[in-house]
Amino acid sequence: MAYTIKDVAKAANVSIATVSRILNGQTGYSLKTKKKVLEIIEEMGYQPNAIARGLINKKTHTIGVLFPFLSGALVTELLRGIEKAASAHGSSVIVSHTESDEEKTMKYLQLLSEKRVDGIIFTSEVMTKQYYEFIKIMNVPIVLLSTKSEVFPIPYVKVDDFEAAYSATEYLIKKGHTEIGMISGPDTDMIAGKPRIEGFKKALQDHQISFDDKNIVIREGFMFTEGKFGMLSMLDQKPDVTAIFAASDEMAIGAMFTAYQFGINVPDDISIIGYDNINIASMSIPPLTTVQQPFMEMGESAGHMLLEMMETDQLSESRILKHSIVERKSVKEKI
Amino acid sequence: MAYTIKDVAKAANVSIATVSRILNGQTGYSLKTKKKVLEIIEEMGYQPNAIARGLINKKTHTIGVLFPFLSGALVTELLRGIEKAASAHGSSVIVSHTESDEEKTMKYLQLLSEKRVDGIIFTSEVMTKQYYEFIKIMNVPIVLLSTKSEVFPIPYVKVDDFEAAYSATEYLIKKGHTEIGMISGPDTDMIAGKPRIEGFKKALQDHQISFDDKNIVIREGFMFTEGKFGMLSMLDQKPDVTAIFAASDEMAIGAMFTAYQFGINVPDDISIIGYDNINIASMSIPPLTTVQQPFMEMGESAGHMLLEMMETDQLSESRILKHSIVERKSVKEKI
DNA sequence: TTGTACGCGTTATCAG
DNA sequence: CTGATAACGCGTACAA
Repeated sequence: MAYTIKDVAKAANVSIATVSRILNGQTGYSLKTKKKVLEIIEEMGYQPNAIARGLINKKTHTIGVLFPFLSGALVTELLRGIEKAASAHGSSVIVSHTESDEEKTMKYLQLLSEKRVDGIIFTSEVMTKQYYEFIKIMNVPIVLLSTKSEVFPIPYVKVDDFEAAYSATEYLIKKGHTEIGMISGPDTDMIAGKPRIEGFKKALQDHQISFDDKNIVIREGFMFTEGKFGMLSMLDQKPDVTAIFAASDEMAIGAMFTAYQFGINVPDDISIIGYDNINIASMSIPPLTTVQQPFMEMGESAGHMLLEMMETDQLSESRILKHSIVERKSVKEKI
Repeated sequence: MAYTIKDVAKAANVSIATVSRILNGQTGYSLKTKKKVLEIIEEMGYQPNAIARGLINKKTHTIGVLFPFLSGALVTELLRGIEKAASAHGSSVIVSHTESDEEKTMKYLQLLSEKRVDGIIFTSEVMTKQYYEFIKIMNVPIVLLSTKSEVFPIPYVKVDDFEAAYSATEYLIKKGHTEIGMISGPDTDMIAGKPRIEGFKKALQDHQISFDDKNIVIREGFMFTEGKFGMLSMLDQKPDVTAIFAASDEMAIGAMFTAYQFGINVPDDISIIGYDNINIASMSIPPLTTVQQPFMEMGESAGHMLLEMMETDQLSESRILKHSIVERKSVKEKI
């Protein structure tokens, strides 16, 4: 069994109060006793019990993070950023994998609540009333990461999907393309689906390029396979397409895969721009030009924001992080 | 402030002891009081304080996981498995990102120790004496994941890298190849480097294929770029190579990238087999034939093993999980 | 069947 | 400068 502050006190011939004071850098003891106590602590290998501390301080220095899915390069980057921020602040992070399941999410919230985490980061998922009410009762700060809520007053960190999609599309247009298609995720997805579609539409419109159903194929998800089949549909419904905006890098690479199978050269025949800039974007043939989301920074920012809220006990200002276009080899000027 | 067991007791006109008993499914109370207490709990939204519980039970139902790097598909899969196992057991997982830094690792161990985690999973990194001694003093069970120790008695979960590399190489040989190269990670890496090299060598030897320095290029890491440049060296030092075993999928895809640049067709001119089977393996052109490591299962297995050790207080048996070869399109029969 | 009271390891408020 | 001692929220002998 580990030593307690009592053991230290006894061994040092002082009271536990004194030991506690020394441990917490407070004032009120002679240099001599401090030295002695510190020595004893070193000698015994005493470690303060964070659980007991948490009980009395009502601070666990632990934050909970909820991920709907626990796979993909994206998640690790977000997590890395969060962990970095937390760690810099002496806090730990507990990860939860909700699988987008309402029941599981509630179960995890319950668990985090019982563990008395100091705050919660909720990622990539829509915040329901049920979740919100629960967290409100928990009475801990929360920040949304890579998602946002129109109805609840919760600070968020994300990029502007509308703007980013607009940029991507405009990039294609500026390269001289006019026959542009989009391979999209579900338009019912109000976070990563709809806004990107709207950005795409708006860019076309602003540049006097007509838009109709032929310009877009909507898929059920954002994965490689969706991109593969999405490209099939696109080729079918808009044979004259010369440039494509894919709503994720995986989809873009899926599209390139199909293009390859059809003997279509990227970027000579068709240009493709992706979205996310995850690590595989630089590993495809050709390397993928894409819209970068700074996932690590997003995670870090969310972490700091949460820590800040824990201290000030006020809502922080939401942060829109800057996207940017990473030019590689999958887009070519249209002559 | 959240309600305490005291509040519940008062509201229900019983003692906290009774509430506690009901909460913990013990015996010794009438059905009537149980009903009443449960109602009140529901009504008040009372949640037991896991911190206070942990203090008295000396169990936090939390495990700590140490990752040297927090990026790559591999990590998420391992984590997913761990989280799954932990969650099924009502435990939470705290992630730590050590960056392979000794000082940081110790800092995290210290933190986990103070937080009184019930156990530790140590991944993908060599267990040093310093770490081991510390954890021994912590007196919590530990399991190694995707790594092992020759010197310390710690149960581990991994695949047999030697065997897997042997299989991969033999697969190439059985496809009729005799001029086989390997693009390897550092041979100083006793976990993921050396064993794979040895497996490769042994397979050649067992099939009467001579081996010398020309057959292998050793790189500093396992990433895409290493594969890219590794392929360059390989082409240079062994121009007649017809098949290549890469020590990771990322390297394999890097090698394919270089091949592409040189107008070398995979698999028509050169066959390539990877190692890991991370998600990008199925997204390359051509899709990558590779050795699968069941990362998710590995994580899950490690999680269960740890939980088991926490209960039995004994060392569990190490587990070698089965690798397998996933045949896709990057390897072709040599005629 | 139920309640009282002590202890888990700390911190913090008092006295001295 | 230092030391008792009361919390923190809960589990559990021991009594009733």
